[in-house]
Amino acid sequence: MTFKKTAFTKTTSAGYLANHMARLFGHGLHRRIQPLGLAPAQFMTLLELWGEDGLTQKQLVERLDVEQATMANTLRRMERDGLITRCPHPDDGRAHQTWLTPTARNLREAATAAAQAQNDHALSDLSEDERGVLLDLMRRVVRTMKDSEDG
Amino acid sequence: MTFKKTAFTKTTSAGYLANHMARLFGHGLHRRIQPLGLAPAQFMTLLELWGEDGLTQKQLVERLDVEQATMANTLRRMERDGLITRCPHPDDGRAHQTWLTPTARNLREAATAAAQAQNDHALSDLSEDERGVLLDLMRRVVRTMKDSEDG
DNA sequence: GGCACTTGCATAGCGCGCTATTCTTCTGTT
DNA sequence: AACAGAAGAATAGCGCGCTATGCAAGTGCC
Repeated sequence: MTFKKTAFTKTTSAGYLANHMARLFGHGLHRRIQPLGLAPAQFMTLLELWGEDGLTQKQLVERLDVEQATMANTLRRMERDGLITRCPHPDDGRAHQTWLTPTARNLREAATAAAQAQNDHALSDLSEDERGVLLDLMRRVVRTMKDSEDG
Repeated sequence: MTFKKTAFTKTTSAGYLANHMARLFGHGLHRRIQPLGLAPAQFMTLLELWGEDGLTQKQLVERLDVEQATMANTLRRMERDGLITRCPHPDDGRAHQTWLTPTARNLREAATAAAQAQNDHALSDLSEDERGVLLDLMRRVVRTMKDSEDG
């Protein structure tokens, strides 16, 4: 006796839902931080630099888990927009240190508040417990995929 | 007496995790379907057309919840790659119907198997119950954000 | 019938992810 | 000291999101 395979449908596909959810998150965040002159990837990068200024591109790449070329382009836009300045690394002639401008430093509160508002809104239909569960499950899914990246 | 606000950190931000998870999903899917000559957005579009052929661009836009311009570009690439053909709609001179080529029709099994494999892998650390919970929570988050889009 | 409005689609331009390539600057081995 | 390989970064080129426009074909109202 054989079983009919469940059809592959977008509403039961974790990948499809993840993509859809991330697009909606991104769109909402974009709407909220655009008035501050920020784009989503710039905000993510600032999040690291607010925590520790003067990082190299390599360090940012590792912390945000994006490709080097992606970060290079994001940093170029951020430099263009007056959010960062870059200067040669004192110990390594190949590397550059990334420093926040006063403008970028001053955006911290408003930008994190905007991001928090977006998260709160998105999760507003979930109980406190459910939010914890969702974060935990997402972290585990991320870890699973990351662990298998090149192994 | 005041409470110290919990700092905004990427590991506790649903939006950040959603973005990271979606990127990993997308990358994994891309790797698996690239040998078939497909890109992720093309696969999503095919998923609809495999279910019902001859849809208009407008219908695809509604079903996949992307902007019209995004779909227009995706369809252009799919036509270029020989996955679809388009012909004028019989009842509406503005619209076009989107028809699968035999090539695209034949890709259904292999492509859905690849997507299923990616999902299974990503969720391999989760119990059956947990997978259900994750899907349910993601659907509710999606719904919350979608409901507030222009209200 | 004619004119305003709407609607389906295409295009331009941008952000941001990716791979692949190239350049420069270390670093380690001999 | 020299040279091979590794490592940091920039660039080209593409997929795929988005907004903003523009155009042609339907629709409705007078």
